[in-house]
Amino acid sequence: MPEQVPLDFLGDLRRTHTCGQLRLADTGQRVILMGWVHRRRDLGGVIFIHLRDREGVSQLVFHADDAFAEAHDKADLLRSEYVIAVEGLVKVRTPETINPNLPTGEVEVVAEKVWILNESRTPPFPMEDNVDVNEDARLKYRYMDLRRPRMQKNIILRAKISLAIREVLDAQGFLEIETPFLTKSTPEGARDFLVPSRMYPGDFYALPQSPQIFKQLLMISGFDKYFQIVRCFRDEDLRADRQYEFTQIDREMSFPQQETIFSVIEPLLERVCAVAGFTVTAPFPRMTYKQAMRSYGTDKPDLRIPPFHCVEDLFPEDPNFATPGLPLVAIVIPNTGAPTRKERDDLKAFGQERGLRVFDDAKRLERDAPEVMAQVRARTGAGENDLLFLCGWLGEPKGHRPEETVLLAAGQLRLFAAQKFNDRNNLLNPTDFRFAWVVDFPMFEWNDEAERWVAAHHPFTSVHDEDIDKLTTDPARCRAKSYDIVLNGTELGSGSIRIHRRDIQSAVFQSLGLSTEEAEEKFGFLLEALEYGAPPHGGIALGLDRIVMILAGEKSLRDVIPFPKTAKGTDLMCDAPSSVPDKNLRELNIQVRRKQ
RNA sequence: GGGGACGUAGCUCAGUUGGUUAGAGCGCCGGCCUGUCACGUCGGAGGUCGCGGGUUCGAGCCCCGUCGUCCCCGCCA
Repeated sequence: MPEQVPLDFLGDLRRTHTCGQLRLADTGQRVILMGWVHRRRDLGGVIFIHLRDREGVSQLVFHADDAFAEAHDKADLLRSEYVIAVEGLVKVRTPETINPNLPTGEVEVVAEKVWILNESRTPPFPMEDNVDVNEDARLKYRYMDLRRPRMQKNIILRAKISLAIREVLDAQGFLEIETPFLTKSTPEGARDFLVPSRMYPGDFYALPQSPQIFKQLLMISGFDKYFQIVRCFRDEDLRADRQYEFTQIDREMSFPQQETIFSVIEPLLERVCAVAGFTVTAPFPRMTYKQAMRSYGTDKPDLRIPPFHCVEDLFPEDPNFATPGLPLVAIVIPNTGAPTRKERDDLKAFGQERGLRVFDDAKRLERDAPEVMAQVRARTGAGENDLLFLCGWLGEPKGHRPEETVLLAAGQLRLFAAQKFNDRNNLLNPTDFRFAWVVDFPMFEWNDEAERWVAAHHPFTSVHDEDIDKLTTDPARCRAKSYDIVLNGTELGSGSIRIHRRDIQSAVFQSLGLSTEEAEEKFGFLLEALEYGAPPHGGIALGLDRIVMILAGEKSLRDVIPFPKTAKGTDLMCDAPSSVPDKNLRELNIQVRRKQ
């Protein structure tokens, strides 16, 4: 930077307009703008400055030969990202100097006086969007990255969505109520972030994985309709769509049916999409977990891709295609044209890695068994230009729900195939928003590590009325009153009708393998609260970050969170986590065992 | 915990079979320029090739280790 830049004080100076505001109608006005020097074009006798704030860019002109030569001399010192204030008159540009790329491009500000409020080091990377900067540089200088148009747009969209959510829920009579961040560690589910207690040596608070129990207690307290836009914490490995801390739109209400919950969320999502400039129309399709598995091989179906079809009944007792009793799946990807040899080999290899035998040669199948394949085509609706292939399980049945193991593998293959041919048919168009409700999830999932059934959703979820006797007799087939809202293959949120009776809650704890003593120690306060007139209640929590990510067209949560962590959980800007002085550890009665 | 990709100037990248003084564009610094808007033009500075070790007459390039970033699996009630 040039040496000896004299800096000015802000004093009583007041900004009259933002940099994105000035139009033809403002011609002749005396204005004061403040912002960052986006670009400087020094032509000798005249200097042009593009001044930027979050509202936009305005062009300033400094002439050397007018009455304001002093301002021109000062503009000579300006460099990228200097912070300045400027006073001048709005002037119409001559037709040949209009900039059609700027909303303010029909006018410019003829500068009469300029204040240099702060200088800036040369930015570590360009402020334009057209350069893809490495993410570690962006994260180290996050405050600079956030100045760039892409991040400005995303963070502004996020704020608008948050506001719209509050408006929609307020209009429906929901109250925003805060719940504690320092709370009690829960034994099931994700790993907790722990906070040592200074007052009680050896004891820990936990940061909430969700405000689940507190919002249920608020229902018992009579707050009827609750919501909160709230940070939640989970100490599990991060991904492009998972951060340690993330924001939930948490909702709970008393006396609901499942459809009551949906009828609040659907208009909310319609409004949120509208804020982002997209139209979606409720009601969204509903399907059971079982249907989702049989048609998509996943509990978060991407409805932009057509469902697959189980066709084992058309190949009766033919062990060449699939182990008897397990599904044989016909997958169709529309408008692919003929696949290349390599594409077919890739599909085969992908399936094989997951235990599937892939029958990729539809022509050969049709030659060998024309009648059967005609039926397959009829069932799947596969046309001439579509990719059609079969896949089946040839090994021993695997897992506690073997048919599900096969369907899950087929579901992954279906997604893989869709992605592979996306450049031909643009099936996965990111602005084609297809919501779906998935309902009637299983109550339990088998956990290999713990060697027992664990709650698929969480242990406060109601059992389906008809399945209540299966709680102990047939946990694998026990359905829950729980539901997910899914968008284009991403789980946006999940919820359930909760247990509001103590006897049922105790029974569920029991089938999860919690002894009466353990249940009492971990959840005694909840069990007790259920004895004081707990109303039937239920709710849902939506991932705000994921919603903003999809609507902003981003592929990573980090691009819609102002200050995110890296995939290894570090903060490159402030260098967290970091060690703390021994004094602090002593105060907390903590001794650290260092890795060798 | 496992698998994969990457790391060269401030940024984005190139760098041939291991061979002279490691290059380009943008940015940065200085000069010139009165209608530019990715201004133009002339000149200049800028490198521990992530780090450590090894092989070699010689390493940005090969080998081993390590650190960092990204993606995926496990995990995420």
